[in-house]
Amino acid sequence: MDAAGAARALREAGLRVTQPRLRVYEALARLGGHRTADEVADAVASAGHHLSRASVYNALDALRDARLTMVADTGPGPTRHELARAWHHHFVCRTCGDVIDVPCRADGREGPCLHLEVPGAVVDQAQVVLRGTCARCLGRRARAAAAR
Amino acid sequence: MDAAGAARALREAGLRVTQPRLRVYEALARLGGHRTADEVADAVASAGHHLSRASVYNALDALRDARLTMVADTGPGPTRHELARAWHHHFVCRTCGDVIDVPCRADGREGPCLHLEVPGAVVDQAQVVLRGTCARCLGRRARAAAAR
DNA sequence: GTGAGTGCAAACGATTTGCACGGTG
DNA sequence: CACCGTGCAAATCGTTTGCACTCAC
Repeated sequence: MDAAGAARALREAGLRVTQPRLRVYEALARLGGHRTADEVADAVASAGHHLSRASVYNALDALRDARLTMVADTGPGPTRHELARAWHHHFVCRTCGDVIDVPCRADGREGPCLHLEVPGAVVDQAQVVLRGTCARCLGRRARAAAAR
Repeated sequence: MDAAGAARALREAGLRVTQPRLRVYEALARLGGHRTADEVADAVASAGHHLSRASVYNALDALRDARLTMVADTGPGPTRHELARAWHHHFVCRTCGDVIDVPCRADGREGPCLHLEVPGAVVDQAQVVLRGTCARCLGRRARAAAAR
């Protein structure tokens, strides 16, 4: 993601193109995955730029409102942001906290896999969070048990 | 929920029976629904008892670990606790913040409605959070629009 | 030029922690 | 009677806010 591409994306989303937004967007694109505000701030800082904490939050909010990014509902702890992309769920490892994408597929094809209705209400979003132990932590635990 | 029943529930769950845990458990049972730590603390206080904030959190953690209660993953804001019961999802109103239970039914019967696998990992829980606007807020909005 | 966006620091809400004390099993 | 659990206050973490300044449009 070059700067020009980021600027175009922001403009097309109807956002004013400012340095903080560009830097935050680029950082998210470069890092990939699900990132906390702090991780984004660090990435921007290590790229040689400075951003106040408030501006990082501001930019992340603006990007989210413009649907350029989404927040991953990963429970307690810092909010995690990611670039908008095909719908998917999240698996959160209870041991290491890692967040892993889980494709959303129902009836064998990708797409909204839940069709829950709430009487009288309008549902505009459904998030699924899976919790458990990831492969890496399972292996580590097995190795620790074997060594004992 | 009388005190004796609460004490029995705690003992059966393998927990030491202490005043804070009893009070918190009773408060959750009396209040019903999805409650924040503060709501629980207030309920205990208005029942004429005193509990330090830390003890409320401690008791809620102990109850959760013992599976007597569950936390409703309702996104940002205070964590909400409820007595353990049949599996269900949660609808969170974006306008008023209310949390509404949504029965979990798949294939026409109640039960886990998702069967998502994460390669190599063990999934022990799947939470679904729906977001949108509740019936009450929809009505209020419609009325406001009509009055304009 | 004008208003949206920024930076800073301080406020904030929710939760956690350290440590001495008290009650449970 | 040993230890888990409690109470208190202060610390911490993530996020928001107030206000003066600046920059994109």
